[in-house]
Amino acid sequence: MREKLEKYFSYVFEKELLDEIVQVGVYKKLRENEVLVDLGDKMKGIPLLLEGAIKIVREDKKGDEILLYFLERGDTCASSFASAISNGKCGIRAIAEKESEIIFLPKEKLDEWLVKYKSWRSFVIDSYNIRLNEMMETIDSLAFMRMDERLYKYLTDKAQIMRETSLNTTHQDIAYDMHTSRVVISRLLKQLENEGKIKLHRNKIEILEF
Amino acid sequence: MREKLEKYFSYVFEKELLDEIVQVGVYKKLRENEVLVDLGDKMKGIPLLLEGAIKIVREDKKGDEILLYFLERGDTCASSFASAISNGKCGIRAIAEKESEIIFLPKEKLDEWLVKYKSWRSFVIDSYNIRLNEMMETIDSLAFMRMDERLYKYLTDKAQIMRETSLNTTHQDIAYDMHTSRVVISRLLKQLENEGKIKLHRNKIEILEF
DNA sequence: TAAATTACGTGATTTCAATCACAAAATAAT
DNA sequence: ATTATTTTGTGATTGAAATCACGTAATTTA
Repeated sequence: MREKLEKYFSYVFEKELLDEIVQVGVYKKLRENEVLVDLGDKMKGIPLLLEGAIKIVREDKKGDEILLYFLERGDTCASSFASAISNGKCGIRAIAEKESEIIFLPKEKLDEWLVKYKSWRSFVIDSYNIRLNEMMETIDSLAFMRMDERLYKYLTDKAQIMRETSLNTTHQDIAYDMHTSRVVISRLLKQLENEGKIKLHRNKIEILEF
Repeated sequence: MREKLEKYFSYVFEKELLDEIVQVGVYKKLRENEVLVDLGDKMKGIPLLLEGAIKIVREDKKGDEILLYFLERGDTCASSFASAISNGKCGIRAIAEKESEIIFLPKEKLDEWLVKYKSWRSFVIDSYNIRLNEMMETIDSLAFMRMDERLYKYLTDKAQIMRETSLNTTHQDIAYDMHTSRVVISRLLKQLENEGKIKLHRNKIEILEF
């Protein structure tokens, strides 16, 4: 745990803070598709992502869902932070897109560290900002882009997060993330293939052009 | 300034912090439609909203815009906070929807107060959370709702923020905020009027049902 | 290996919103 | 008061996406 922590956080956190994290943090391995946070959960702390990729999804009453953004190593879940500190509920669901490793930090320390460590304050503020910006990008996509553009952005973004040029996914899964129907996705994927940007296989999409 | 500050923030901030705010804060009155923050601005501090209503808008390269959310008294602009602390640019525009009063807090104090005042930490974290939740609501609207539902939500939300049951606005203005065309808005407004939810006048919309 | 399930392909139709085109009413400017 | 501008109303058309309805291919399961 210490190694991984050093690897991605030694330039982010002060030595003393790293020590504290090692002491109180709980290491956890997530298997693919494991649900880390679910709608309405009360958070007992927040996760630091050491390795892997986590999908953050919003769901409404009717069960419709839409992808908000992905987290990658070095990230934390800003929604959890608020929820943890205020004892409120979390309005999102977090699912591991692939096997991932996290350190779970207990909420009792979160406020204490804000006082003690400048690096922690920066990290928290930065995290919020990154997340606000991601949300704005999502809003941009929904408000300004056509479905084919959104789809291509989805594919390239996800490939980047997953650090792969091929995605193992079905058309239906993409449709869920983008809140549209499988038929629409299938057609647009075929169109992207005809444009030479991707190559389609069963359960797999190769991205040829970024 | 002290009075207004006490009125909305005496239960939020400690006495010592209120004193500091009075010392370093710069009071400013905004006239209707005044631009408080523009795209790409570097923030030298953050605004506390004492009175009035401020619209936060996102704009893309092509000049298309969409409303993100409204701020009301007691609120602050979370986007500015990050931008101020990190010296980064602000991706939004803030416009006074009506005459408003703010206190501008210089960025030098923001981090210092995080260490000194528990109430400041809570306020900042809460602000971020409220904003994240507002953004999620905006995403919900865009992803899950039809235009007529979005429009009705827009009208009732705005009426609430403005503390009026009538809105002084044109169909075109609404169209800009919702990133659609005037024709679409006119038709849907007429439809809402036929349903008895609103009453239309020139430059004015009465909301009959909340 | 046969049957069931899952994933993908594609035509046809419908719906919601965007766009075009124009007219009428209200208000502001000269 | 006449003209110009702004705001609103509405028919007709187009376009993107959603939905319906199948068919086929690849995999799994029995």
